[in-house]
Amino acid sequence: MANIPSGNAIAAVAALLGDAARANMLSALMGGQALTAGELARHAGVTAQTTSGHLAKLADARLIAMEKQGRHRYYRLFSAEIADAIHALMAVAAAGPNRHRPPGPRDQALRTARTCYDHMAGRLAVSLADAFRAGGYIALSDGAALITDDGRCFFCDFGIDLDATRAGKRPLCRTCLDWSERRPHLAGQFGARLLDRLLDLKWVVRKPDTRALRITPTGDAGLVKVFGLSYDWCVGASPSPSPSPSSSSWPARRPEDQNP
Amino acid sequence: MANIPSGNAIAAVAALLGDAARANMLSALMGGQALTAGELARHAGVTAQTTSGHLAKLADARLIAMEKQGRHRYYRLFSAEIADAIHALMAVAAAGPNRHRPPGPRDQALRTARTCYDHMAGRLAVSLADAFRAGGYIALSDGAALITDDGRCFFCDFGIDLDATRAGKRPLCRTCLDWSERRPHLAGQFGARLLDRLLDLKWVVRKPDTRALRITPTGDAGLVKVFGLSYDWCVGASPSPSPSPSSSSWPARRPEDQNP
DNA sequence: CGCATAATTCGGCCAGGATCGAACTATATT
DNA sequence: AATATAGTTCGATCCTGGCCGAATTATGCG
Repeated sequence: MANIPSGNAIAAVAALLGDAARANMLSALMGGQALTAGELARHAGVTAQTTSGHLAKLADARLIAMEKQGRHRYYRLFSAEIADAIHALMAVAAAGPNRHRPPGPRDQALRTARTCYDHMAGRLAVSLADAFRAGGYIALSDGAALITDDGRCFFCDFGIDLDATRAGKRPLCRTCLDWSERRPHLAGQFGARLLDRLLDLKWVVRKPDTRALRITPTGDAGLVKVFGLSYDWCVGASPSPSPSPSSSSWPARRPEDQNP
Repeated sequence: MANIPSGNAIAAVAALLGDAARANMLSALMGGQALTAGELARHAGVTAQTTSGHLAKLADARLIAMEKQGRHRYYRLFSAEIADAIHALMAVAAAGPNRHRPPGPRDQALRTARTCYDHMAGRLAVSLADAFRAGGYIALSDGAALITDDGRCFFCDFGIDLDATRAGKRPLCRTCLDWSERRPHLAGQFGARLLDRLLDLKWVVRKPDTRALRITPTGDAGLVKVFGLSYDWCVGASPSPSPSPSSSSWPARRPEDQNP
């Protein structure tokens, strides 16, 4: 009888995540962008009425936050803690008995670079973590991450003032082990600021309707020049220097991308 | 439609945690000890038949593992990832709108020192983290933790050989923000080894039927002498040097323990 | 061997909750 | 004002899944 209250509290939250429709909505929100009720309905595959009910419940429990804008209502995850919890559940699900199926071609873009709530994940993120470590800007050891004094200067020069971000109880820099790469990348406040900065610089841009990120030609050059990223991070991605059309979508896949 | 599979996978896991009976069982297992089906039934407040069904589901999904021993079946959490996920949900639940009620007197022992799956939590754990930091054995920065070279030597002398533990993908040392103290304590492989060592030395012992830990007189002395722990960590705990009866339970509470 | 205890399986009961159709409110567009 | 779109509320339906009673299978003890 000892832990009943804490167990019930867990159950209340988990039950909200335990419905397929709601889980898919939250999963979509893990991209970090606020989405409208309609978009979430499409993600979940249910009607608008049903979605409305779900969103009300999620908002009531403070799992998501809502902001009205015109006739749209934008929903986003309520906090980084929520994202953490969802992330932990994804890790459990991926390790479960019904193994995460091999990645379809659709997933290639996601594996290359994507957002994970407010920071980056995928090959790009892992390679950046490696590069920062090699450059002596961060100390990485078994899941722990510290930004060195050198790193503090370096990132400040790059446009990320970490001293300004220090406030608040959220970890400055922590690692995040992802389902695609099995190696850690950078999360926490630093991870969030880094993504912001790369988006500002337009080194990466969000692909519409996905969590995937596209690395722009500028970004490609910048990553190599400023961070010393070698090209091998983009194995399986699209390294082709083909004159990219300025339209928002790139070729869905290329033949040689097929292998796992 | 993009994230449907991952959403469904999350939902499957979360649905298992989303039942009060199962959540209470798992919550009980967060103490780190394996429990029998009967004990879990009592924790959950349901009959044995119902419990059996729940345990089968949890085992099927690899959230728990079972080991037969005579006519008992001992259940434990399947992995540290599961514990992480439950922990993350606890954090969300604690931050939720139905605020975590003020701690009853029962909780005082838990707040002082308890297990959190395989490591320690509560005031003791937070104070240890502080002491290690002050001693230069670990570097703590905003949720990240690194063991220094000094620390490696020190802990080796204390009986924790970290080089032997390095293998495996589990983080060596990470922090864990708990619901009671709002400050980080040490988890990961190091956290687990530390708890093991303190139990070996009998500096702390498990209190039966709870996640609470009791600090023995030996432990009290050792913590002060070896780790330089000051007495202020036990505010609200039972610092009384009363000749402790050798029986398993100590006085349930003392009047001055009442304040939050 | 007989008895008690631990745990499971089976079957039936019942409630909570997910879903959608239809009607309604609010905002934007023309 | 009329129309279209975003979103919500209400009511009815339906089904999954938790729960227990009863019976069954193991294991330990005298």
